[in-house]
Amino acid sequence: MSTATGQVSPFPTPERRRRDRSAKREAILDTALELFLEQGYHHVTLNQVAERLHITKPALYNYFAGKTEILFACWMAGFEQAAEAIARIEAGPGDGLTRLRALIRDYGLLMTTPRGRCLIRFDDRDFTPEQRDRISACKKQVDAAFRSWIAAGIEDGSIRPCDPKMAAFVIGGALNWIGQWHRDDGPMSPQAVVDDFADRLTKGLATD
Amino acid sequence: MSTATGQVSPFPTPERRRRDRSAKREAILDTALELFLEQGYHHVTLNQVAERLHITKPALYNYFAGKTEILFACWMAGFEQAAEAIARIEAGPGDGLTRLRALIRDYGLLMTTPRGRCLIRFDDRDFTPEQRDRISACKKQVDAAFRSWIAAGIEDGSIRPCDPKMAAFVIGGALNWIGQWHRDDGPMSPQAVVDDFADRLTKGLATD
Amino acid sequence: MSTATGQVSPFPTPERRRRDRSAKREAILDTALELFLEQGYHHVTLNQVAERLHITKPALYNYFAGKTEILFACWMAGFEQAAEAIARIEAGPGDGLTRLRALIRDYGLLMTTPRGRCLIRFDDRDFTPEQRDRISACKKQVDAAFRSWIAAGIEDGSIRPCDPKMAAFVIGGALNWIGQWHRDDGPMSPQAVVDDFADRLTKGLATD
Amino acid sequence: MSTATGQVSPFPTPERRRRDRSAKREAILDTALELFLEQGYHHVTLNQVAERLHITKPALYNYFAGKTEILFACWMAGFEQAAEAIARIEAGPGDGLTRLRALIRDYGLLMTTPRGRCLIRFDDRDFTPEQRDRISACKKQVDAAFRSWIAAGIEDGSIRPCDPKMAAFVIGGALNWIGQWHRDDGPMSPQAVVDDFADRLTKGLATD
DNA sequence: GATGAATGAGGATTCATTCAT
DNA sequence: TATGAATGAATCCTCATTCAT
Repeated sequence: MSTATGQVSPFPTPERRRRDRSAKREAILDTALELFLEQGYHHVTLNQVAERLHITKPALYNYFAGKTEILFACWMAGFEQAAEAIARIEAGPGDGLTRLRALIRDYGLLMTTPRGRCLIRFDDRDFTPEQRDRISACKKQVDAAFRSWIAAGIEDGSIRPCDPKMAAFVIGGALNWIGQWHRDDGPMSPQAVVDDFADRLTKGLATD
Repeated sequence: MSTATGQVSPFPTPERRRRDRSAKREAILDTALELFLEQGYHHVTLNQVAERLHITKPALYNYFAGKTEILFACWMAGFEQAAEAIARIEAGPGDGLTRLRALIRDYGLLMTTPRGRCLIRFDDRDFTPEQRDRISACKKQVDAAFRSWIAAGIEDGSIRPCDPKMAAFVIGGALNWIGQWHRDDGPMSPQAVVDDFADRLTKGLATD
Repeated sequence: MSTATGQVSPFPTPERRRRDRSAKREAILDTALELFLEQGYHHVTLNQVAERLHITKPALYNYFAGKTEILFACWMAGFEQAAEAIARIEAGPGDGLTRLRALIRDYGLLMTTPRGRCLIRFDDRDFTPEQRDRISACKKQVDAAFRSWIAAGIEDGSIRPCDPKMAAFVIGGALNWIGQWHRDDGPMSPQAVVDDFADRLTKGLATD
Repeated sequence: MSTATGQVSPFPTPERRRRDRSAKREAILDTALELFLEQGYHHVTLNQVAERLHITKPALYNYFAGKTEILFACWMAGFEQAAEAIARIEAGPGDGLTRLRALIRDYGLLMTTPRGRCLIRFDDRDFTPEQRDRISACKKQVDAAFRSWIAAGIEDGSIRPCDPKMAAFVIGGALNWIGQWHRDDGPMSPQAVVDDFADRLTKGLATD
């Protein structure tokens, strides 16, 4: 990326072009996300997003097709993290209960981050029908992870027999709720919260 | 209100006037609430509300000062039901655990009704600062009920020692979540859901 | 108006009816006029007028056909006072200069009263075309009084030859302006102001 | 700004951009001003302003923050002319009487122009409190000019001793009134009017 | 004569989006 | 790629006015 003289070429290579572009997209996304969470989607104008980035409104359209595209991208950014956690746990070792606890911890932690909060703080009805469909499918994936590991735990004897669906609802509700009440400047660290929750939410489920 | 001939006088008494007015206010409120839950506050226009009531938009202003006033009234209507349940349980008999279970059932049931859903489906940032303050106080009341009965249960021995705050977060989260996933046309009746939840959410807490 | 027993009959005679009605009309007019001068015609709602009178908005329509009718009546109330002054001076003795000075004093005094202020503080374009026509005619009358007495003064030698029209413009402008700057709580009493003005405005005109 | 071939570049330089923008602002201002004087502020809609300019309503918001901003800008445009006249006379030679006469002429002429008329035809109560404050300060400047030159004239002997405040009221009233009665298509040219007024209004004041 | 309720018309303002440059 | 400018669509709200009672 540097010339023989050690200077950075002012002519960006196609490679760097792509990286720049991608970085800008990310910047827009994070800024928008921040504002959306702060003020609520409908109270945020694209002008605000642009201003905070020191660019102009139409420039945003070079990276996103419109306001809901940004919203959607925010949501997806959050989902990717959830999906990664699920994949990681899936790939790792452990019985049903172990995996469930791991997911509770990871998903709970996610809920204390901006990207994670998007998953439940955004209103479904602000998306286009197409986006809604995709989101719905993603949510099902997450739900399926919870349910399947509960079911697996019952199967492998680490979890007492119960209705996985209802159990998942309780756990999911408690975890999602974290995104509403947890404050970074609060008394409990995210890690402490999720450790507590992992215990508490599986206490009644574990066989031992 | 009826003449000797048994006919209702067409001249409304002041009493009836008040009742009529109140009934209309309620009708507006329920219609708005319905639409808000269906489409989301920002996607609902006052025209829609008026149309569904077969009146005109400005007529709404005879009953509410503006759009956010309606929103606020919806929220408060939901809160009143919660407050009533709390008062009823408070006035009734039972140890901490009994009361907690009763609240879980009542609050959970509320979450399956339109008015109850308002409590958690509306976005705080759509209210005026003054409204937000009042709502915040109301929310504290509900939270206090959960925490105080958990604490009372620990005191009276019906609940195992634990952190009432965290326990309340778990329970509150699970219950509020009901408002998001429960469908009236779903497989489980509201009563069945809350009975299950009352069990499930206190299983780990009960001393016996 | 009282019965033989000395009590006032609760059944108003037609005569008293008329007086009541007239009194109410006047009350509305004065209240409206007050508000119009305070806040400007377009910033005053009929609700405000009604409220200040402790009646309801539609009640106003029993006395006036609409908002502009009230405005018009206010203006006319002011004009009547001017017309009376003119008639009184016309009927009285004195040469042209004497009469001009008397008119300056009376018209100037009028400008320090609410009714008088209406004459120049209201915007012509807030009236209907018909009202505008009538007002225009009234204004001409006042203007004619000024001009004719100036002309009469030139004729009778009390005023030095000059263009009556231009002189009237100067005098009229100075007098109307009083309505804009004079405050009841200011340092000069209305009488002091108009005495000063009568002098000042005729100093250059008088022959002596 | 032009290419070697003498053609104007279609790519506006920043400089030209600024000029264009400024010119458009002026155009809006003049159009609005025209309409305000024609129909009165409250009877003019932004749509009318936009239509007369062959643009759309929201385009106006690129140049002015709102309707009252336009109103305010109109007033200020008028004031600037008055301020310039005052500064010019102040900078020039002459005793108090000479300067007073010059101001009468210039201010009187201003009153026969659209921009000048704004100074007295707009209603103070249509401005925001902040604007009102600024306008009030401006008006004081103009008033101060009249009074100070009258006082200066008394000092230097060109004007007979009198109360400068009252004299300024008379002169100001007469001049402002021009804006109400003078028509461009009337019998007297603006210049003729103000020459006459300068004479007439100082006749009683001059020492000789 | 007075009222509560309802209405119709209108107007300012906001904002996502587009386009020429 | 980025920008200034312009637009169209939409919405809340106000208010004079009317009408049944």
